[in-house]
Amino acid sequence: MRTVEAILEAMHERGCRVTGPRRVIVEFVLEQCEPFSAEDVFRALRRVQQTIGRATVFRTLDLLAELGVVERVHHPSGTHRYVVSSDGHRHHVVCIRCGRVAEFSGCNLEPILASIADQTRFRILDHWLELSGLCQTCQGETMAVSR
Amino acid sequence: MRTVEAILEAMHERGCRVTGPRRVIVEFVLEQCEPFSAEDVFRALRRVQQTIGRATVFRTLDLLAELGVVERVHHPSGTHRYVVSSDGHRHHVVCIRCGRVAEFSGCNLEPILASIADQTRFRILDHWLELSGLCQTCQGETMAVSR
DNA sequence: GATTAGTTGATACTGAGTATCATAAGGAGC
DNA sequence: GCTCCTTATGATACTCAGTATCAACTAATC
Ligand SMILES: [Mn+2]
Ligand SMILES: [Mn+2]
Ligand SMILES: [Zn+2]
Ligand SMILES: [Zn+2]
Repeated sequence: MRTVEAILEAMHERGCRVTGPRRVIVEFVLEQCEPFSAEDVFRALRRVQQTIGRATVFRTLDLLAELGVVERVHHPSGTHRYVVSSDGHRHHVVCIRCGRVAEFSGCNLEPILASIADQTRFRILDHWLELSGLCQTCQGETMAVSR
Repeated sequence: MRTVEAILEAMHERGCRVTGPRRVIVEFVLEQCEPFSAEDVFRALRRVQQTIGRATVFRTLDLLAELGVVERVHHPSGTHRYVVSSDGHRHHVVCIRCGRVAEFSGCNLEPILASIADQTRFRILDHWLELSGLCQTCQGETMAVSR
C-alpha cells in the first residue's frame, strides 16, 4: 500500500507540483476503504479546509486515476465512484446492500479473452469486470430480515 | 431477434399501453446495431415526429431495459448508452476507435466467480463484463496510419 | 529573491437525467 | 362506437455531476 509521501513524490516526478490541496486530498483518499464520490471528498474536506475548490477535487481525482492510485468504478446512477487500488491488476465486488467493496486478484480471464477475440475478431485491449452481490455481513442480515 | 410487434405485445401484457411514441421509439431502437444514447434517439425522432418529448424517450428506454430489450452499457464519459440485446445472457466488446460493438456468448465465468466467492466471502449475484479493443477494420487502419 | 509555468478556486456554464402537472389518449367494458 | 378511468405525454422547470474560464496565487528552479 502506498504512502502519502510516495504518491506526492510520484506527482513531482511527473512534473506536477506538490500543493496543499493535493496533499490534503491524497491524505483523505488513502483513508477510504469503501468507494467514494468526488462530492464525498469535497464535502469532507470543506469541513477541514474551507477554501478548497470543487474543481480542484475533480482535477486531483483525475490525476490520481492517471497515476493508478485510485480506480474509477461505475455506479448504476451513472456517476463515478473511486476506490483506492492496491498494487497490480485488481477487480471489485460491491455489496448491493451496504456498499462494502472487496478486491480480488487473479481474475484469470486470459483463456476467456482469447476465445472471445477468436469469436469476434476483435483485438482485446482492456477489460472491465465488476461483480455485485452480498457481503458476508449482509448475507446474514438479509436472511434474518426477509426470511 | 425480436420484432416491433412482439415487444409492444410484451408491454401490453405487462399492463402498459401501446402508444404512438413508444411504437416509434421501439422501431428506431431495433434498427440500431451500435450503442446509442437517449439523446441520439431523441434527436433522430424529433426529425420524424416533432412533438416527441425528451422525458418520454428516457422513460421508454427505462421500460425497454426492464423488458430486457436493451441493455445499458457504461460509457467512460459517465453517461448511459444502450445496445439492443439478443436473447440470452450476452456481453459486449466495444471498439475504442469507431464504436462498433460485437456481442459474444458463452462467457463461462462460473469457475472464476466461484473462486472469487470463496476468496471474498461474498455471495455473487450479478456480473458485468465489458471488453474494449479494436475491431477487425480498425486493427488494419491503425496499423496503416500509426506504424 | 526574482522568474515562470503550473495550480487554485470563484464563477458561470453545459448536458444528462428527473420532478411536476395539466392535458391527451389507450383500452376495457358496455 | 361511446364512456370512464387510468396511464402516458410533453412543456417546463429543476437538480446535479462535471467542465471551461480566468485572474490571482504559489511551488520549484536558478
Ligand atoms: Mn482482470
Ligand atoms: Mn456473463
Ligand atoms: Zn454488505
Ligand atoms: Zn472499430
